Amino acid sequence: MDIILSSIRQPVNDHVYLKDPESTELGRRIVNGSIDLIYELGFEAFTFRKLAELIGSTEASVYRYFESKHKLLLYLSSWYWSWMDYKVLFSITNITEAEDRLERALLALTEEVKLDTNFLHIDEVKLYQIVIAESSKAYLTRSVDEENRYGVFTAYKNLVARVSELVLAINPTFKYPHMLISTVIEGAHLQRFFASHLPRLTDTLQGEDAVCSFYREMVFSTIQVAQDHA
Amino acid sequence: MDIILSSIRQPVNDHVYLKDPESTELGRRIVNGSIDLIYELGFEAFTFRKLAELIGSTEASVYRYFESKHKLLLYLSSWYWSWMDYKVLFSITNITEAEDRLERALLALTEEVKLDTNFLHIDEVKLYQIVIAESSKAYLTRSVDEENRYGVFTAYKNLVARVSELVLAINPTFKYPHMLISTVIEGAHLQRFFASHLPRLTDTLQGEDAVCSFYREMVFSTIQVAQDHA
DNA sequence: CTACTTAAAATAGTAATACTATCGAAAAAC
DNA sequence: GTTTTTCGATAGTATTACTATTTTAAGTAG
Repeated sequence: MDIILSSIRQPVNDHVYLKDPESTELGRRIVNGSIDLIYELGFEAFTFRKLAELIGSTEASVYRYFESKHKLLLYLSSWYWSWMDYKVLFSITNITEAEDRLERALLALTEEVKLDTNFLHIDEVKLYQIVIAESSKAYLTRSVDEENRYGVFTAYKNLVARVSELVLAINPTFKYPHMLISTVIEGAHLQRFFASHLPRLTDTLQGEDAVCSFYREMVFSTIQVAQDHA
Repeated sequence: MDIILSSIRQPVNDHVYLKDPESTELGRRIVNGSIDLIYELGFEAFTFRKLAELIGSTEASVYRYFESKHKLLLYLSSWYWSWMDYKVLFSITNITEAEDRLERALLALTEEVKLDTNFLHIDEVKLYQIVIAESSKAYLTRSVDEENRYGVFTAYKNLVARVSELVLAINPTFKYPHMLISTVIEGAHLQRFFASHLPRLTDTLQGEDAVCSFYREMVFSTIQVAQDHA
């Protein structure tokens, strides 16, 4: 999977950085260091000064790659959505049956990221936790509209579009495919957060991953008005 | 509705304020002013200094009511969840049929707040928009666990518990009632945000409120495995 | 009417944050 | 081997999120 991912140029929209961090050693240290540090401190307490100290560089050097810590968060989110899109794509490759395709895609979307598939230079497990707790802050801002115009959220939209297509392949008359899938994606993240911090807002069950089971049941029963799904 | 709401003391957990803003004229101006200003500027650009200027007071005076702007956001969120809980309670009062009860509760949860039911001193329409764009920032922090221990999120949990009961009244064996309802609540807010700013992540339809319709269909098909719902 | 209490305005100050600007050295590219 | 790019070093600024202290005004109790 790393081979394909790295062979695709520009997984992240170039409006989010001043200089491509993948292009230099320092750039990669900035991205990796920021993942470690945001994971550790949370986005609010994370600063470029602390990051610079961690990676043995200077604040000014970090600013040469990212205009602001908000743009860095956009970068990380965007990277994550691209990665997830490939993960979904891979999970359905060579699978022909429509329901099977959707089921696999949903699993890819909702399962907990625990193992480092890390052939790449990014720690996906930490990035997953960051996305759960911080990624909504990337778009819940006054600058969404402008950033959206620059295509910053394209990766996310592509992912939603891809899985929506799988829904429509099963039920072409279903009216809310994007709503359904964005509900699943954001919901699955949120339920993980609730399970860790506000458990009364969710349900945890022994012996199964309740998040995966719930969203699978939810999607299939919602789209199949009068059909059955095993 | 105002009579009942105001007759219930402490709709908001007292850990979020230093001094109850409902107890004084200045306190009420702080709350109302903050709603106007956060609505206008967004939570990031909102400061106590600007608020003080708006309401003709001083920064130090605002700090006598709220320890931080984060606590003020917790206050506003908590107020909103209590208000929503009463809205749901009212919508199902005297309704006996289980499916009808759930349907009405879901409508209360997902419908757009457009009219000021404002007998009260709070502008619910603006508060609704604030909750959509900012309320997740109230719990997506490093201090959630501690704040949760102080009962800051009780109003939200009560709301989820109340509607979950309505789900269980229809299908007592349904395994994920809290997950379902918190998915609906957060999802409905998010879809409103997407409709305004990232429309490719949602679906809008003419002549119907797609958010309400979608979540109604979703909930009923998910909980009724082999039943029908008109 | 006065003493006491509470509330809020006025003013000042601080540490940290989120940047911006400039300059020189070293490394890389041509 | 020179030009360009890259980065480190240093310095500085406006703003933010608070804290502290003192003064003034308003209620309230006896």
